[in-house]
Amino acid sequence: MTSDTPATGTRLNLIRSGLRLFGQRGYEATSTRALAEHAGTNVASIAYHFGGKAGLRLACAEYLAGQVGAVIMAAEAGQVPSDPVAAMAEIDAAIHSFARLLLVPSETGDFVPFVIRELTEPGEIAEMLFSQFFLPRHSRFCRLWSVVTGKPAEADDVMLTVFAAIGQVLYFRIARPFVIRRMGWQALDAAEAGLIADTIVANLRAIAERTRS
Amino acid sequence: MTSDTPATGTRLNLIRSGLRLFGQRGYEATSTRALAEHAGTNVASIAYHFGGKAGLRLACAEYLAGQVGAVIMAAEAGQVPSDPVAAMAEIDAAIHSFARLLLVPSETGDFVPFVIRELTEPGEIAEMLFSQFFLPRHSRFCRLWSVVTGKPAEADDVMLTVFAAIGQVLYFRIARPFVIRRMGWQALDAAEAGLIADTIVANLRAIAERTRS
DNA sequence: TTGATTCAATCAATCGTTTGATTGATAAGC
DNA sequence: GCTTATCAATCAAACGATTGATTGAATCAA
Repeated sequence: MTSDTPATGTRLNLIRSGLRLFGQRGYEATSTRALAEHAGTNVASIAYHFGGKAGLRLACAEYLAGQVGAVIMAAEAGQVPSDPVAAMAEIDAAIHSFARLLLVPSETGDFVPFVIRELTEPGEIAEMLFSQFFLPRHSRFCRLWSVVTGKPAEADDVMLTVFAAIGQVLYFRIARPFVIRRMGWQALDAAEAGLIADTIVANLRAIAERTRS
Repeated sequence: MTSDTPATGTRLNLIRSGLRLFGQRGYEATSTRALAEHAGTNVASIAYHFGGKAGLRLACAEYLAGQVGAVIMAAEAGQVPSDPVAAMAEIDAAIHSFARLLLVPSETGDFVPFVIRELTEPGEIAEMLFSQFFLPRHSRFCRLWSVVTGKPAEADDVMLTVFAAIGQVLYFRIARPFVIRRMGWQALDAAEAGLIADTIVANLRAIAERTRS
């Protein structure tokens, strides 16, 4: 079975175990035996299907890209609206769905911890994730923000502001346990994620209004 | 030599090696032999001085806290200004110095990668770093932002906005290589860090003005 | 029978840790 | 003044355990 055939059976189990365990413990701290046991198979299956531990790591990233990619592409397929209100509405919706995706547990299985870990250390996989997911969104956000503010999409402060806006959500994910405690929340579910997204969007609207005037 | 005596000689070399190697490769991926070789000593020294690899990790965090702590405390010793302009000026300066600290290499030795790694995975050390460094800053920022906007410092959207503001800088650190490429920069030095801080501060000012009015 | 897949068993290598000897400096005994 | 005892510190060497990878037989469906 080559790497582009759909993952089924043992192969799929190993990928799912990889996403979970690599995400929870980190790549180095996860042993092939732990992976095999979690997947309910033998250690040798990892070498058989993926060539080794590193191959499984890459397969996890490819699987993730395949699963998430379609959804993202669909959401961003349309033309960038030329109406500032519509553009801001798309930003609003995107921030909210992004916040739910990152902040609410079990909304997306085990994807997020795996992605966070890979993003925080440079490597082949971080490269792929960024160029495939983050940069396209960044590009579209810049064009949306350009419509909202009237500034050119390639302006430095536009690109940096969009970076910052995306980054805020990612940061709330990293600081999750501390945000929960500081805010006095019991958990961080859809309601709290919505509150965070509301704040970010409200601030973005304030920046936009101030920029336009 | 107990854990509260100042680190000198081999002990200090090991801590510095720990900060660098743990930060570069991660805790799990760093072997005791690599640590000893980098410190120019024997593997047994780790167990002798710190009880083991985990002890060295903790000693690195304590050393870091001791070094950075004094500087931070000094910078935040004064009363929170009651004048909105002065409060905003302190936020401005803090964002700029925080951005330089995190984004410009060799500004603080090997502290930052170590901290980033520890923060992104829950544990005893992340707990200490957050409660000792991030929460105090967050608390002061909330009071400053309260003065600037006129809102109570304990309001949800104040605390969340401050979280987001601090988080933006941290995010630029994580996304550093990709920001550099996307922005078409050759490097990320003091000038670029200043540009990033300028954008963040400008947006904060916009939010503040819009909130006040 | 054939080819794909999984298995228990084993490989050499590396892991963190421990051991016992050795070093050099300091202080006491005579 | 010379020896001896004591101490923290460092060393090479080895410990058992675990690592990722490999082997060859067993299993299963076609």
